[in-house]
Amino acid sequence: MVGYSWCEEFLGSFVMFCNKASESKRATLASTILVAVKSSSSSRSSDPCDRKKPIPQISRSYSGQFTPNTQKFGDNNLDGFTRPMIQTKVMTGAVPGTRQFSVVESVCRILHQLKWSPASEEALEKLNCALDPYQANQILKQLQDYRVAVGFFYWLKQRPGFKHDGHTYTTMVGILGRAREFGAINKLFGQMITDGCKPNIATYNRLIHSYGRANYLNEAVGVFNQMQKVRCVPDRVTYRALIDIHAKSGYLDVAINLYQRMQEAGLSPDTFTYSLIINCLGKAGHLTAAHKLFCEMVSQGCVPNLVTYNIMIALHAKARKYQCSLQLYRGMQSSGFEPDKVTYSIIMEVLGHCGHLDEAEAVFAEMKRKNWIPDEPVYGLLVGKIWQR
DNA sequence: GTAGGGTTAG
Repeated sequence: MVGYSWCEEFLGSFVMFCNKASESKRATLASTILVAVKSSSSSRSSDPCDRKKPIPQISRSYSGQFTPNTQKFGDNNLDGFTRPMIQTKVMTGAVPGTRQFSVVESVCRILHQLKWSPASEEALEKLNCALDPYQANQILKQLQDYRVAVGFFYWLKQRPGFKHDGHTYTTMVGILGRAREFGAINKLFGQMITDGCKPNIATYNRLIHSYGRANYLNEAVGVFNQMQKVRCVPDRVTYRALIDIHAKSGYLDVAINLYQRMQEAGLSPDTFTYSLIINCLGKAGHLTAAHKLFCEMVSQGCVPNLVTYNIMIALHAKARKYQCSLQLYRGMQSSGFEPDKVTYSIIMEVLGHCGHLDEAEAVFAEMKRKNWIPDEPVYGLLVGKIWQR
């Protein structure tokens, strides 16, 4: 039985939450509550945990269709190219009473203030200093805006006496990958080779990660195959990226197969990879195997982290092994891990299913005491629980 | 001397 005081407190927090929320958030929240109310009033067994998601179809062929971005570097709206000259004071050297800026700092300040523009190009020319690829890479790494990075990279490329190396090319591949500029990546990759810089494992991993994050699974696998053709041996990062993107796309069998290949290659999994595969096995319905792998991980001296525990708790909760979830929850705490919002959310649901609403109340209070702000789904869940009383 | 990655819930 849920105490009245808890309901009152919860509703108080709920009203406060609603007052703080924006109109759109309130609308979303209203629909969340409606769903919770509808589901609890229509059937008592229709809690979120009971709702079965369709099993991912794991044998289908890849559907990623890659259309290269044909945008050219010269006309991709590089900031300021079409604007009048910006008259901004740029600090590029010694100022009385202050320390001398390094070349890297000076260039970064120019690019930060002027982005890529005729003004920044002029300021860079005025600096009149020779940059080496190491410094160029230090600068590139600090550029958040890919358009600035592209402008600076190609400005460097045409500078007499300057030559990009594998590091600067790889950094640039990463920057373009984050921006999902695949047409530009292809162009750059070709230039890297004609420039005599051999792509290495870091370059290939960046490509795989970029394609994977954009859901271009075929292209990511293509890079994986290509790198092996040129005898670049995949490492942990390669396998981890491929396992992750396949698991996320529902190709659980491919992910598990990659894990086996990784082991065959003599690469031992780390906490991150174990977590990915444990989740994969559990989602594919192999909970015993997932649990076994969790035990193996511990026995191998690989320490589970909070996410590993959250995965294990959630997998057992989904399989309705609520006591196992609670046992893992306690084990996690005795191992010194503080639950986070994800843990609390799962555990409240588990306790709700077990009928321990007083304990769910205590967890809710603890969650708030530890400054975790309950979000819409958590409120939706609790509204559903109250409605069921 | 530099370069690569990120997992979990509803």
